[in-house]
Amino acid sequence: MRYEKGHKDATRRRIIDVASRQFRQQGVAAVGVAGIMTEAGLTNGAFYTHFESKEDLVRAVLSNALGKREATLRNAGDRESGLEASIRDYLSARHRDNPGGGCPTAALVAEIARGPRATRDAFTGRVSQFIGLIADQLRAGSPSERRRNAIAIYGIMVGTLQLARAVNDRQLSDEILENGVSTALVLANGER
Amino acid sequence: MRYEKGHKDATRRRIIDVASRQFRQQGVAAVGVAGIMTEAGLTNGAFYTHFESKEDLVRAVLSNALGKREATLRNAGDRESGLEASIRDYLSARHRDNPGGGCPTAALVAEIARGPRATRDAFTGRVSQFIGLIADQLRAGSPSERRRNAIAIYGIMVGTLQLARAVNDRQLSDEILENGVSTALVLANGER
DNA sequence: TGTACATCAGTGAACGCGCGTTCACTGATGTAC
DNA sequence: TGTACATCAGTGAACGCGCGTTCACTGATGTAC
Repeated sequence: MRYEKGHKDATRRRIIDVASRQFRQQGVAAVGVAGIMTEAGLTNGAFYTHFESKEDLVRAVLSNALGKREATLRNAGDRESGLEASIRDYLSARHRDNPGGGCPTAALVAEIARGPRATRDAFTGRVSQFIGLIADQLRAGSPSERRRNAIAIYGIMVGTLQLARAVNDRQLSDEILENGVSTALVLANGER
Repeated sequence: MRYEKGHKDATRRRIIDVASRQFRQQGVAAVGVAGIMTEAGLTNGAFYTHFESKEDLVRAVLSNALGKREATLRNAGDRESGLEASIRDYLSARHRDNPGGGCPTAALVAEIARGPRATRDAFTGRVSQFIGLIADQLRAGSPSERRRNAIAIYGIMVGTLQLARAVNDRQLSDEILENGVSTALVLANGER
């Protein structure tokens, strides 16, 4: 069978979407190519029409997912108090309970750190951009203070979200999120 | 062959030590039982004389490694400005470059979040203790402010260490660590 | 004191299984003549 | 307009491999008599 124009791209995007969710939910190492393809409605063999290897897919997924996050953050920056909304949304129960559709950094940072150079290179560029975007949205302080606070906010977001997800006690988990929000907002607004 | 008293305990401890390092370096999912046993100087089969399953080993490793971290933090609390030293040590280049001997939370938190109930239960208790220990070492603020800052400090430590590890640019990585330290110290000392 | 048996940490081969990857093949459509 | 061939996304079986786990067996030492 021959397919209409754009069919292959659509399939590729479908594979990336499925993998993106599965990777964030279960981790890259725990997800198999066969399972991704089945959920995408295809058989094993077609995978290699779209990607050179599983690691190639990992790079495509990361680039895609980090790009989306960046766009979201960039758009938020155009609105009044966009950063505050971003922080509240990031450290929300909804985000905590939906890792499959959430931040790829929080879900995969440890696996990225262990990954091959190409994957880490791509991630490094995005981290720089995130830090820059957060810093641009800060109100007070010298450029170096804003950058310092941007890095701390990013760290709080990733760290507390992960802790809130790992902890098996709803009350403690909620408390971690709430306190993460308060502190991040203090750093963001330059208040105390 | 029969072995001297304490031999089996020593073997068990050796397996835990080897696994502890391998898990933190490569992640639980990427490490196999056979590889652990080989490095411990044994063959596959002996594993099940010591543990019921791989997941049983994971729990033992976590409990052991988190216990050690807690003892370190507790001892630091007995010294003057112990928390400051703990933060500097945690967000140091040495810790970043030695995940195998470092904080199990930073290395495994995402895998713990995806793990079975028993594993998450054990982790949850430790997180509570860590937060309490940090809060006890803070100087300023009401109890609830100290707890809020303790959670934020824990989040910054775990989050920025992981970012510093994943990033493939030494300068950016160092900057993340340094800024993580500054901000954590501000939160710890109640200065601004 | 000598002998027979029990103990048990560890051996190493084997189990079924799913992994990432390869490849000969299919078949609907596009293109050439 | 009709026919022959090229294209190529997708199929599905198979590859070698390592996984977690099981199990019959080993053999040095302890214990019983």
